Amino acid sequence: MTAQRRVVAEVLDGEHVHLTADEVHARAVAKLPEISRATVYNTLGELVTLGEVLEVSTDQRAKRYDPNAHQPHHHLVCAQCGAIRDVHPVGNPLADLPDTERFGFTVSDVEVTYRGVCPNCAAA
Amino acid sequence: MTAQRRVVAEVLDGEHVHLTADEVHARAVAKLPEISRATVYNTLGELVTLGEVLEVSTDQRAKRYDPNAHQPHHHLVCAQCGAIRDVHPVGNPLADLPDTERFGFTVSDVEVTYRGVCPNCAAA
DNA sequence: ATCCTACAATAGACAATGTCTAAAGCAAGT
DNA sequence: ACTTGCTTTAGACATTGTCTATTGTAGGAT
Repeated sequence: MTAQRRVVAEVLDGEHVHLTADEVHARAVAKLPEISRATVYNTLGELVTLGEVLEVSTDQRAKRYDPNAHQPHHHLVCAQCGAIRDVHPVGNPLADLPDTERFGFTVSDVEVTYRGVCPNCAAA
Repeated sequence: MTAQRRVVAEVLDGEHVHLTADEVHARAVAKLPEISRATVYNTLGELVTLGEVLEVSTDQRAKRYDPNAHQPHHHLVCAQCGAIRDVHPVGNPLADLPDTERFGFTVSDVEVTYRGVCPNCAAA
């Protein structure tokens, strides 16, 4: 655990939003000006491997990082502004995939992304 | 409808797999050597706007294009090799998102991505 | 038939995001 | 203090996607 990694962890833990790697870097630089981009990418990768943070890819170009890794949840994305909310649908979509639709895969995970328009964008 | 657009449409229609833009370009060049990358991107964008083709973003870097736009379906992705299969789960996940979990969004669409390991990768 | 206009295609520059490498820094053990 | 090995750094590089200026082309007007 180095100063750099602590800063990255703090950034993610501090704001429970879904930041891009670049946004994480920008906030990390504010706390530790000499931190490099490569370190932020490396640390994010390690956190993902450790299961402390989730990678979320909506259809934007950049991946986003979700610090809420310990509670299963899905995402609701605004098609216009790209805002992301965590949501908790009922039911278990894994159970909705019949064996005949698994094609021999060992299915371990499911990711559900709802798309719509957020209240802000609807008002505008 | 120009020769270039026809070629792009043929490439997508010919193989019912999920190609990246670059793969589409490579196959289009094989049929029409002077086609440019920009034209492929433009045409893919138009096809998406027209609703003839779907954009699929798994967690890879590149978006993939799915010619099977007219039958609702979801995707099963191999975490190791990135292979994608179309699947048809039972049930309607849109109905599984209670009003209290919609946060004022107008939810119009849902995308389900199952992740696992395909038989090929499991054998290796 | 020729010209004009509008749209399409092209090549290549540019931008955004992510990955890799070589060098320097730093910490722990000897 | 020296060595060893891991971490960080800066920046080059790679990939994917977008934009722009130019050229090509098709169809109607003269």
